[in-house]
Amino acid sequence: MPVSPAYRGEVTDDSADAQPRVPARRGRPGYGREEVLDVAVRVFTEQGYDATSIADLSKELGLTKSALYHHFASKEQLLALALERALSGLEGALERAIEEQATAADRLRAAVRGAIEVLTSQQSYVTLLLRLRGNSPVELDALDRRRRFDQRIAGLVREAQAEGRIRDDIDAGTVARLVFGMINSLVEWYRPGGAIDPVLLADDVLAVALDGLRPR
Amino acid sequence: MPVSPAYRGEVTDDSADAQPRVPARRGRPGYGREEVLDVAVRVFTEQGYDATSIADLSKELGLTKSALYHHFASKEQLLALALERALSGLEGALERAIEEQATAADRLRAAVRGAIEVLTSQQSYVTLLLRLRGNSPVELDALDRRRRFDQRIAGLVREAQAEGRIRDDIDAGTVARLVFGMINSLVEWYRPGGAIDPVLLADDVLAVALDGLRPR
DNA sequence: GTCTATAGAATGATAGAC
DNA sequence: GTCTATCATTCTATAGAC
Repeated sequence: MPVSPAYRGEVTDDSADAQPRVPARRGRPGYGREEVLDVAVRVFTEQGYDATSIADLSKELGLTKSALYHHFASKEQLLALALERALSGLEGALERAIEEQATAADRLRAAVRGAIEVLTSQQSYVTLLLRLRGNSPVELDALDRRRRFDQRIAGLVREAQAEGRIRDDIDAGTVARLVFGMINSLVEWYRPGGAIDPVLLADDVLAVALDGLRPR
Repeated sequence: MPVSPAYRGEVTDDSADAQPRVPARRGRPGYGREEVLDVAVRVFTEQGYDATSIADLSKELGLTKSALYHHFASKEQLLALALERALSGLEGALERAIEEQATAADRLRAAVRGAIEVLTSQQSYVTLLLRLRGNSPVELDALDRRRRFDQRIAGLVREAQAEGRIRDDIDAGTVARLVFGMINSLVEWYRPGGAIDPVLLADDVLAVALDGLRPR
């Protein structure tokens, strides 16, 4: 079912003297780039990128196909923008973790929490990233950037092993892949607004990864 | 690049008096249902099911499209057969685990090992199953069957918690999803014939899941 | 009048059915 | 191999808010 576009003129602020959060938009009201991208990414993750046609998106938005092309140059550009958002979110969380923590083990822990935060708050975008098959240059680029992210995580694991705060009888790359495999699998079943709090979920993930399932 | 079809007549056995492993096939030599399915599943997992056309498959096999339709009624039937194989493999491993082990904790451990064994030996088939989006009745059926499998695993976790052999401060469903999320993520990077032995890999997975990453 | 969002019709390419 | 539906995309023109 089509979603009604939000008219920018209706966006108001509670405080009387506040500046508008978004600069007033002139011209005919309707969807903006942001809203179209959000819907597109949601449909992409529901049906798959390849299986989704521009016609599908226009039906979902209640627009014609040509109206969509006013917002985006191509279907592939929609994908590229979505992947950029997912990757910059994850990379940003990793950089904050490195900045704010002193030891590799603490950085790793913070990186896990950060990744789960990004994954739960931008679920559709991250899901899209995780399902890439590398069928186009855009996808290959994103996959490569993701590979570099994974390598930075593996580096953290290696340092934490050297610190003696992570067991070193398992290869660092394997540890990184297993832990992030567990994290990434959250996109398959976590539902925003559901019963599960993202922070408590991160607690559970860290509990399993660090302490294991054996009873205390 | 096309793969040469194996002529059944060339399949021999080392021992002189052995029965042929496969009954001799009459008629024009060429691909059998099995070989076509194998190639199709590999291409599906490489490019994605939706992104793969029948023309892609025929190019890969060096056959015409009509020759392919001699082996299969539809693209969807190829998918259905592949999913059946993946699901029966996983279900079989679970049933063996339940049969051969006495306690829930041991059954769970054996189920983890069995799932990893199936995943590594039938990687393409399991990968296809894990990437389903539910876009057709065939996919919905498979997703439902997979959901029942997951519920049986969660049941094992619950029993193992009741036995006191698995920590019970984390919800059983969550534990099952996290552990199998970790296992399923293996399809993303495990490569058959590579440096990593599947049995040792299962050791690592169980080590992380049961004992965690903290040093001994 | 200016700016933005949207429509409608048409094109070339390709995939899947038969 | 042929046929037809569907796909992504483009062009030109209009509608509505300031």
